[in-house]
Amino acid sequence: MTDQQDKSVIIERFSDILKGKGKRKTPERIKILEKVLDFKKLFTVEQLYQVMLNDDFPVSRSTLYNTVDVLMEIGWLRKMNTGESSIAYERVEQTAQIHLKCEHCGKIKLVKDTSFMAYMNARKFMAFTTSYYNLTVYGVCNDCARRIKQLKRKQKSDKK
Amino acid sequence: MTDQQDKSVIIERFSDILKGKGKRKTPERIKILEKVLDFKKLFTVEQLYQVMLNDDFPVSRSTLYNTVDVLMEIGWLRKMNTGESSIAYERVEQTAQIHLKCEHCGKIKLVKDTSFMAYMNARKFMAFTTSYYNLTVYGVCNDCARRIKQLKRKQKSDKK
DNA sequence: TTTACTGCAAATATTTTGCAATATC
DNA sequence: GATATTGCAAAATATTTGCAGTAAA
Repeated sequence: MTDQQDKSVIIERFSDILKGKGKRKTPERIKILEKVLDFKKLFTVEQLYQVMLNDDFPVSRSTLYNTVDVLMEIGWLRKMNTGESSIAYERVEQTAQIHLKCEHCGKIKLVKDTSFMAYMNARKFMAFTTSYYNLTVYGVCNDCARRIKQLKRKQKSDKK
Repeated sequence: MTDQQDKSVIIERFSDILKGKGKRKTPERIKILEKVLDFKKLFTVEQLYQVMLNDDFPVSRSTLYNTVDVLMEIGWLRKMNTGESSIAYERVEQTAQIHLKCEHCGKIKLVKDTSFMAYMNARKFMAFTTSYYNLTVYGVCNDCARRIKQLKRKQKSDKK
């Protein structure tokens, strides 16, 4: 995913952007960014809070909300939709992917899909200028399908 | 949208389903369903609460959450994602449409799209069985685009 | 030195839960 | 009459806000 070298480049870029916006480069913001880069999928503020704790760098939730807002302002993060009661964030690079959400285990798998991207890039919508899009596909993942099948088989044999 | 005659058919069907599930047909549930049918787009429990109030049929939020759960259980509603802090629900019929969300005014417009449906119906995903999908397109609606343009023009002339 | 940022604590918003009274079946 | 449902009140969860102390520039 994002290796150490990439990270320092990204952090440098982040510092520049902060400076350009008259915002301050604080240890909290840098560390939070690093942790955000580690997430391979959607995450919530609460998850970020735990990750920071586990890395011996506790920050307040206010700071997390603040930094997440900054990252959204500069277009590095987006609010995404999960149907859960807490807001999920996602790195912009990941949003070009298709979200496969299993209705059974709730896990979301990201898949890259150039065919879909090509389809969407060619698409226009009436009276609307597209900046990006999100396709979430709901269904059942194979793991759960297998599990459900086994469960049913077991129930049958239990009846006997 | 859903006219009065359609509604009574739907309510009848709802009554049957409730009976079949050993659930009770209460005035609250029927009225809530009627209001849900009136929503042309996404709605939150809070909006539903207000609508019920305005129609002189106040119900508790508990009842709303309960009924919404029932409607989801029977597959008539789905949780949808808006990136706001409250959960939005949507009628299943509407989910086959594309959501155009304006990042400026936040309004979501639904558009029917048979070409996209055809594309998706033909699509398969590895290790995943699709049951439905949601495409949300983010961007700027023409109303806002116009407003932004005017604002910029105004700012320029103010500078002079 | 200036002032943006952090973190606390409190306010607000949203959702869930327990339970007594009630209404459906 | 049995019990599912309602609505209240309280708990749990999530997000926002105000402000004093702190630290970046």
